[in-house]
Amino acid sequence: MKRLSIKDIAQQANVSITTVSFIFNGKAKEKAISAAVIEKVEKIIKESGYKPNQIARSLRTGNTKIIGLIIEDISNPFFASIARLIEDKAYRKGYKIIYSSTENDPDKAKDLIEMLRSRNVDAYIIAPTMGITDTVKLLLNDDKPIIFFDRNLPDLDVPFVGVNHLEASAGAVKTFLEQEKKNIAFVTVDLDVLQIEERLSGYRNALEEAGRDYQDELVIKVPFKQGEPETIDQIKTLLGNKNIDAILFSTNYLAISGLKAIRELNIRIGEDLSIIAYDDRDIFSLHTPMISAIEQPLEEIAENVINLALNALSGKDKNMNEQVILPARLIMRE
Amino acid sequence: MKRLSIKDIAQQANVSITTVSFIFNGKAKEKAISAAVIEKVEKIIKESGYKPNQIARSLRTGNTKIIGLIIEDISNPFFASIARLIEDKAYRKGYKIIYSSTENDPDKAKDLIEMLRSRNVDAYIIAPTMGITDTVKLLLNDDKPIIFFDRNLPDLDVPFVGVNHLEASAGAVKTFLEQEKKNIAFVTVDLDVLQIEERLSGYRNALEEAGRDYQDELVIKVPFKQGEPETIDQIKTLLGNKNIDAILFSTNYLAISGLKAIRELNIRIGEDLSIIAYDDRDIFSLHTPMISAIEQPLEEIAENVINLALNALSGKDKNMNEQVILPARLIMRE
DNA sequence: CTGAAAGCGCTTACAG
DNA sequence: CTGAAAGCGCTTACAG
Repeated sequence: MKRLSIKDIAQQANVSITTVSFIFNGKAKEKAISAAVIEKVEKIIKESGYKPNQIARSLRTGNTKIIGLIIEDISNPFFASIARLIEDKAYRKGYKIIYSSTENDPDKAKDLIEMLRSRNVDAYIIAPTMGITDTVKLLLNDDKPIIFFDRNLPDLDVPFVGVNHLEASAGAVKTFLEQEKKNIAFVTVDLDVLQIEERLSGYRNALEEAGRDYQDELVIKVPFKQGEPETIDQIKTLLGNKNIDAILFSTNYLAISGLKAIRELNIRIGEDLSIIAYDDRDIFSLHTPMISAIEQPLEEIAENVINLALNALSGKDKNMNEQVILPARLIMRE
Repeated sequence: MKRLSIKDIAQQANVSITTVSFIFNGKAKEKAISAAVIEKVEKIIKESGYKPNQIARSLRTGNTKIIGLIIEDISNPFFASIARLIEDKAYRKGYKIIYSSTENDPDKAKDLIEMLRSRNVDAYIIAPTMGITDTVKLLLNDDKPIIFFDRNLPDLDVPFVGVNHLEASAGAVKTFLEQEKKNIAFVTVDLDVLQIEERLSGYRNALEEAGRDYQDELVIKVPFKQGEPETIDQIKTLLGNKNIDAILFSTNYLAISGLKAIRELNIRIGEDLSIIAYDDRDIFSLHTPMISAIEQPLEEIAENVINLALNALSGKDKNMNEQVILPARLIMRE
């Protein structure tokens, strides 16, 4: 069945499509349409259930009331939670979200940006991967708001919302040092993204500040694309090599793989080994014993991101370049 | 900066926009465009980075290469995993996903459907809430593919992919009965959706088959909108009332709240109490002791959903009304 | 107070 | 082998 168009409504009401458009868009008063006509047309609109074709409207007006959201992986709870919060806040302002996962593949990321661009989204919210700097530079020419979050691209002047990972990760290591841990390991992922590098730098800085040597054997960088069994094996090898008595995990899924490795090796957390995970999750507070964690302020991140986007969209903040760096929180559970 | 349009390319190449369109869309051969022109135009397209405006294209062709996905809540790992798998498979076929969460609010669901409709999505994948039957009926008039998953609306002839919850939940109860459990509780949510009701029916059936009475005091229905602390309290009250020695949880987040309640009450799982959770998650296998779970086949669900959608889109399967019911798997960890 | 017409950027049937 | 023109469904400046 054919969908109703503005022409159908105009015909039924015996008025022009101009009049229908004015009435539908609440400009009837402003355009001084007579009360009788307004009533007649509104009745027909209501009874017929007419909804304007947004595609046509977008083509004409140039905007879509859609915000594009590009993240690493929607099945990662960190991103899923943020996505949900952003969606929620956007929805209340009449914006919809198109999201897509890049899987840290720059080609897919470029592809997605192009897709969003060709669909005329009004704004972009991106957790950028490395290697898309040029694509984003071109995108900036469109004069549509772009907000980065979680990770940043250093060469670009784009508003950014992130977390102070340097401090968070150094704080975790300091806690280990206070507990007089001897061999503090760091398990991270081999991604060249800023926020992951900062977590490593924080680890390193805290050790060096305490006069400890940074030891390569205590740090592993797990390949991003690797399956979980391989990761577990890698962590088991790490734990076998040295007398490790503390581990900081740089992501939540690495911590989970770590817990599986530890369980397989029958190591007792708390006695033989202390661990701190990145990104708090139920799993850590329900674990026996409970696992300490660095919690990123999801709600605040989402709030800041969407506010920056909406402000830019409403034109309040055209030439902004805000860098919002939020503190993480270390939750000790020992 | 203005985006390049087909007109710009045509001007630069000194040809008509028709020619550019044919070449861009790979119809050059078919339309017998000369090799020289093809080369010239392709060069300009490449150098300029021209991408057609999909909004205009959609208005003209009527399709968008976008599939709308409506779920309950993207931050629920069950939906996030499915969404990711669907996105992945759709992407490979050139389709994008617009997703939105209904929070089980029929009004929001209707709103979202209307939004997707007015944006001309090519197909709808919906985990329906109750109360949207009429909206979906209207939607069926558009002759665009609609696929339901996870839950179904009984009055509608719509292809559906789901899990046999009746059997899964009865199987869990039977396992408890074999373990000679005396008071088997069931913790569920107060949603009027089919798959939740089936979980309750499965519980009830298995008990009755074994000649046991169904006892109201052993079943709680937690309000969907309720905060977690209240849910934990409710479960604590349940556990205080009766000599409950087994609990089946009808969703993963209820099981997590349950674990928190159990922990607060210092009840020992395994000795005093056995539990089975719905939807397997890392948290259950890493818990001490490990928690048994009913695992839904996420990959298969996503696979079936996207295949139904793509088949319908490619016109292979116009008048289909397939009901795919997949078995869940009980993973015992005791 | 209301409408005819241009135009958003494409695709495609038709003409030559 | 190539192009002029219609039309997708809207919005809006302009005319009356």
